[in-house]
Amino acid sequence: MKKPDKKDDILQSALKLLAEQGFHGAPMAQIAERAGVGTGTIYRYFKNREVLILAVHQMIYGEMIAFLLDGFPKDQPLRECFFHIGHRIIDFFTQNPLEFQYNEQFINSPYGNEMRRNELGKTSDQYNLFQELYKKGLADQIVKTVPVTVFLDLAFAPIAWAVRDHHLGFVTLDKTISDTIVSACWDCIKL
Amino acid sequence: MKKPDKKDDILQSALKLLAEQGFHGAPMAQIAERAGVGTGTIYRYFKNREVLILAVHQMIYGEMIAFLLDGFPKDQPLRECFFHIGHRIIDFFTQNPLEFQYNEQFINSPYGNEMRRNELGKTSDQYNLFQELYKKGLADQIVKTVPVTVFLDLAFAPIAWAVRDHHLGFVTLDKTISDTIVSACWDCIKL
Amino acid sequence: MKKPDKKDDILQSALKLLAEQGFHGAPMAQIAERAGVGTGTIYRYFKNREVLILAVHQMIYGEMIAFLLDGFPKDQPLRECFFHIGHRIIDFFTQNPLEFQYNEQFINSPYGNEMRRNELGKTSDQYNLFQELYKKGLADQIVKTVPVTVFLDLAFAPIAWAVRDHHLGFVTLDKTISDTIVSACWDCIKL
Amino acid sequence: MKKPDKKDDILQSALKLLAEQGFHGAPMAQIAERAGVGTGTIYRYFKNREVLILAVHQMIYGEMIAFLLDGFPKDQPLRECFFHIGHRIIDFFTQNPLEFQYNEQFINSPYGNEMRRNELGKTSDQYNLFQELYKKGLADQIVKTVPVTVFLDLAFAPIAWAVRDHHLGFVTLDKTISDTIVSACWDCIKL
DNA sequence: GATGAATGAGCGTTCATTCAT
DNA sequence: GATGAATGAACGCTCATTCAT
Repeated sequence: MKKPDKKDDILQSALKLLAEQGFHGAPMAQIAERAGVGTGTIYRYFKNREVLILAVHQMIYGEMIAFLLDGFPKDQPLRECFFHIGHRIIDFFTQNPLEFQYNEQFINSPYGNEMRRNELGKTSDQYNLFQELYKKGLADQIVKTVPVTVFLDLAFAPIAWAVRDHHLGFVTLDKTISDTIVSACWDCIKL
Repeated sequence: MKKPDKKDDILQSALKLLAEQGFHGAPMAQIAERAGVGTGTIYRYFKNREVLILAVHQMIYGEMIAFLLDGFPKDQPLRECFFHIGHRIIDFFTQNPLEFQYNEQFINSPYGNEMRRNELGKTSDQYNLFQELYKKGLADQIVKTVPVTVFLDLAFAPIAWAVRDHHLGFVTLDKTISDTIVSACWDCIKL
Repeated sequence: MKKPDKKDDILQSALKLLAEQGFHGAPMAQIAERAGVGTGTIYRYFKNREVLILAVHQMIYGEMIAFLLDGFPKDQPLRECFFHIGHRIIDFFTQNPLEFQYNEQFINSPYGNEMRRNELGKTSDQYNLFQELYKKGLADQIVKTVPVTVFLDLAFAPIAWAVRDHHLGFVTLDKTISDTIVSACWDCIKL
Repeated sequence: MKKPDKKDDILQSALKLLAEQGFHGAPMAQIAERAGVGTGTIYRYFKNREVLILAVHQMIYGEMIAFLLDGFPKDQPLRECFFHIGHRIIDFFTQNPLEFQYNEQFINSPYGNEMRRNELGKTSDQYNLFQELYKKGLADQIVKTVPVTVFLDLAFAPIAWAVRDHHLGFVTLDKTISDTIVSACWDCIKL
């Protein structure tokens, strides 16, 4: 019983090569080769390059959300929840350099911008997690009163930047410094 | 009295097209056309595409630094200085969408990473401004004790993200909300 | 029953166009067109222009060696062997103008020089034929004592030049004149 | 009294750069620069690139003929004359590597072929020297009876090839080996 | 369904030549 | 006369996509 799962092979190959060589450095043929499939096969599963790139992003995002939710202190105070999320984000992207690199590129690509724009009104599942935090904070009157989007900027931008510095070798995000950063982000959003 | 100043025309054209279409989306020929010069002319002023891209960045950075320094409250307390910088960053990139988009892409490109790496040790004029803030803060013991790089992440990442949201139409950075954001960033770095 | 054999079509097209228009006169696109294939197809079979040029040379050289060895009077005296070779060279390049023109250019190109340099020490099949003649001549003490390379100059340079004159229309290499030339070359190398 | 002699500067620059970098490796701008003149200036003296290349060739050829005629044993027997010419050719091209390299390329270029074809009927001054030798030899019945063009092939091809081997480092043309070669060429043409 | 050979539009870059100064 | 900035056609090469098998 062969379970080729070619689609997944392709996604993994694309993740690795696009992360390592940049969105413009990995030809479809190379992605196919590393996935162990024919070039044309990619097009059975993904309409074109753009769709593949988006699919890889979705995959990463799904993994990340799952990782964030793992052990989520649902019924604890907001502060606990936020610290959990903050640390999990750091852990996830620290432990998964490919995913991090891919995401960095994605966010600042035309694909990323378009996607964000599309998501504007929607309430994607993923987004919900973060919105939840926000609503809870507002309700309990323990976070600053700002638009959600700004709330998320205050809460997670420093974390994202710090992870990037970590991968660039400018700093090492050990437990201590991670604590400081997440804690600072909390200062940033709390009233 | 036309003074063509082709070099500048090229820089402006490159800024616009690279910002709008991405670093990989604007062919040299198109940049030349929009600048009103022949394709080959670009290569009189810039050795190749990479050099042009770096030159546009330098131009933007120069403009930005000048803008940040304008009215800088040199002898005021750190808090004043930080608020000045924060607001001026928001103003600059809010008023100059092309510059903002260009910069976003640049920072997350191999060019940007390399440049940051080079600047870490050096004392480039631009970097000095930020390092100055950091040192002063440390000396006066009014900011958290973290590596410079992390200090900068805490101080400016939310601002950068907020500006991006502004350009994406997710929020409008008016005076009030800008105040809140810069103020939150201050909470983030202060002890 | 067409058997396209595109690789061979490309080699033939390259031979013709490069011979006629010079190594710098025939664009890849033109070579492709005449071969009846797309431009990119060339690069499936040959990594780049240089490799294609070398491959055409190899093809010619292979054909020539086969032609020279055909009917080679192996066990006859050196004189017979030399006359056979001399006449076959004239015949081959007289009957194959494209091959001749190509070879002329190749020998005097960086490619040709490099190749000769590489072959000097080695014992490539092709070179062996000529070295054999030389060694035999030395052993039997019937040729002048000179370095191999000079031996080959004395033996074949006039033949090569005469063939060139033939193609330029300065002379017609019929049987009689060919005899005279090969014979003169023999005078040139014999003791 | 400035004597710019720009034309000569350009010829020298072209000789050097075209010889060293190949006919396709030296842009007009570079030739101009090395000659110390403006790019456009070349076109005052030479209609276009092809004309310049031909002019350099003429210059070399003139120098060579002068060198060959220097000390020419006019009234000596043919053998003396031939040996003089043979050795002078070797000396000239051995001592003037740039001229040699240029000539090698020129002969095997479209320019060279075209030129030879044009000269076919004419009796250029240069050609006369060699024709003279030939006629004298025929008259005295001491050389083989072959067309002039073949006579020249027999007489000088090995010398030319040997000089090339010298520059390629395959052999060193000292007095002894030069004697052997010229002597062998004499064997080649003499009855 | 899976393949990979074939395609050709498109890119960055070069350089012979022109012409306004 | 001399200049060199400007040009744009042309090149070698890549790679997303297609389609016959």
